[in-house]
Amino acid sequence: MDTAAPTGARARTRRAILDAALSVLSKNVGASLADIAAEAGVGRTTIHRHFPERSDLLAALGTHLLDQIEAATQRARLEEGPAMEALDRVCQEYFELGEGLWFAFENPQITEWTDWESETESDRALARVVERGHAEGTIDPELPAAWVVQMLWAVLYAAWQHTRENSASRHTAMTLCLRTLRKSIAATGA
Amino acid sequence: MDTAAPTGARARTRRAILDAALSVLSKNVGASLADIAAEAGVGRTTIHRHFPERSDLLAALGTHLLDQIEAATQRARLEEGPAMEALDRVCQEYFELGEGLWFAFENPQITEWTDWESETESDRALARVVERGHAEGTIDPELPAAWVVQMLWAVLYAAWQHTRENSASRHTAMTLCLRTLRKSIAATGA
DNA sequence: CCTTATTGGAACAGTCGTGTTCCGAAAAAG
DNA sequence: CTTTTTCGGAACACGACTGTTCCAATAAGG
Repeated sequence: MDTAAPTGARARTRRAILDAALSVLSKNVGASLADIAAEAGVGRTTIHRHFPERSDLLAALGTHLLDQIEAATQRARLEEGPAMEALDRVCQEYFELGEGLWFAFENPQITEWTDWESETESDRALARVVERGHAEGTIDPELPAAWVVQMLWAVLYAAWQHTRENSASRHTAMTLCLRTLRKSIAATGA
Repeated sequence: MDTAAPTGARARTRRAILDAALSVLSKNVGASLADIAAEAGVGRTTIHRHFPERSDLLAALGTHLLDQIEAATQRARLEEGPAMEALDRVCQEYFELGEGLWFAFENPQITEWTDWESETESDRALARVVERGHAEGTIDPELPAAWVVQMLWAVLYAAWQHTRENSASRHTAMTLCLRTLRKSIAATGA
């Protein structure tokens, strides 16, 4: 029983393997199972015990990450308050996800590993907020919702890179991120 | 003689291999040489004749792409005219590079394949333009040059993705890209 | 404390990609 | 047209990774 009886021990090593997989695959998508096992401090055999095939591990990792993204989206309570503030909140929640978010971002193929649809519920929720912003008159009406969502991801990515390449603090990067996103999508003061 | 006597034929297949490598590796970084050979309409043996080892092919591809980026940067004549317009020009030049640009963008390891420094001449030229914009008072002084450069890449990336996922025309995407970049980095009308 | 679940390691077969060699065919160059 | 260059395909050895099996050691749980 894999999911039926998650005894403490079993669940713990499962997490250790998933964490190690994320860490190792982030640096090198083609890394071997032996690498992941080493990082997890676990025998290679144990990995196969939890995930019969490599693809099973990838699928589990994908589902894990996408679940985290969905959870972060929910925490942002997108349907509450002004659209602009909702986008601020979701940016911060996403940013807190850290490494996992960028692994998902840089490997869109992840949706092929899992049984997820290519357009997630999060995507739709974001689009709805932007449309609310259009209705409020706070978001530039000349920018399509899909484009604004794309920008949100792009700016978040820039912020993440900024922390890595310019050793900027998370807080500094987030401040720049929010300031820039706001300016770029705000309705022109007409 | 590899580079000494580039007879027409040899140079042509070399290009075909590099083009195929870009196309195939863009979809799957771990693709095999056989895949690349097939895409190029060439025998696998021929690839090894031009590039003894896989790493040689990657290095050649990396150099090829980075050369194209440098050339595009020069065409933009960054040192001429107002900073904002210079950034507009460079955005358009980069965007025209298409697939190759994103391969380089998504595989920063590319600099490890080649003998390039991690910070290219293009990077420095872009930073100088931004600082000129700061001096002119046209670029938001609260945004560090490194951040503005990061934004430029991020917005370009968003535009590229926009054409692929939302089947937007290159022109539409470019318009959104330039409009958004301008707004995001412009000095606040103080 | 005793039973059961979980693990680590060794060993093995099978697959896939790489790099090399060799030879005949085809294309280019003169 | 003849010579030289370039190419394609087959065959091979080699190494790396995968997935499996088996057994002994260890940790967890009752």
